Amino acid sequence: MNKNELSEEEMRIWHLWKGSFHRIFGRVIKDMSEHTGLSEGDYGVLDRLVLLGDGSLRQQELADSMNWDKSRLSHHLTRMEKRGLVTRKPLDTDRGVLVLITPAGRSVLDDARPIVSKAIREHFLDQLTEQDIESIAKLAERTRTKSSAAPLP
Amino acid sequence: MNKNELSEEEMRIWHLWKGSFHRIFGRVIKDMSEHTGLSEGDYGVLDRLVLLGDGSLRQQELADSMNWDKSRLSHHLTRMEKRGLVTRKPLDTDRGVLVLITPAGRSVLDDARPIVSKAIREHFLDQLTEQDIESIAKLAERTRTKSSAAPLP
DNA sequence: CGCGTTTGGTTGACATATCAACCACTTCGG
DNA sequence: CCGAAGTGGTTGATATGTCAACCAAACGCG
Repeated sequence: MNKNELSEEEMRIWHLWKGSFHRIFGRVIKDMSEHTGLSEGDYGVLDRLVLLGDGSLRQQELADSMNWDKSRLSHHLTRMEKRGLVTRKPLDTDRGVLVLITPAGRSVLDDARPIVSKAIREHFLDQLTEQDIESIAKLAERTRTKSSAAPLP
Repeated sequence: MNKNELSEEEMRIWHLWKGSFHRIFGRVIKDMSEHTGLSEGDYGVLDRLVLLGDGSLRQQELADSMNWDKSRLSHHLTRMEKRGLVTRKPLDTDRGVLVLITPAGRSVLDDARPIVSKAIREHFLDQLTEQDIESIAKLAERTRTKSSAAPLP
């Protein structure tokens, strides 16, 4: 018998977990995008520009804070720039680029915030027990970094 | 004060949950795709063809079982067909289409199974406590269907 | 100096996801 | 029989994600 095979019960947990995430997350994103036209990525960018940089961030910092690679962010910003949500400005101090939220971007973000909050509360937070919250926090902690306990050399 | 605004703590839980999912899920998919060249969708299709239909399923049933719309599946099958993983055959009984796994597809699936199982165990199951499992199951149950308690007419 | 490496970004190609339009055929209510 | 609505799929356009290649400036050091 293969020690790697998953039992019915193990597969069930995996699928329940995956399914719950997609359902809940999908509902939140759908509520937001239907009301504001923003995608998840759009919201993440605008939100961080304001919260982390008071309206602007250097591109690499933004990428790091989103866990996106530079290519993905570059493509995404190109699209957002085309829609007038952000602008890019080369820095003279160094060879970086500063990403700035536009007034239009700020306005859309302000519209989106309460909708996102409401959606997260409704579809996610309101469904959680105290025990769920504890589980979520601890699982996040346990999986934060690759827990590859390297054996001694 | 806006009753909808999320507290620091509430946002933290949301981000922890989202982050854990992406980390864990990403690790599983990465392990699989690096070793077998299959995407998540590819695996889902092949897996269901074998488990649910002993090698073939009608396209609509496959779509339903994956929670995909017909368009998404149609595009995906076109790509998989091009790679020789599946074939499509029109039914004569009715206007549907039968999707069949090819020998090549079956072989790739057989290679993938132990890798996927190992990855799910390592990155997910081994990180769970009994309490986590209970939480996951109950949250899935609570969010299964849109809990929109329709008022009496 | 002078060459290799790193840093910060862009670009093109291709895979995947979503949406709406289309199509052929069936079903059903007059 | 007619026409409206449904079924099972395809298609094209566009958005998003990933990967590798490229580029120019900055740095590290012999």
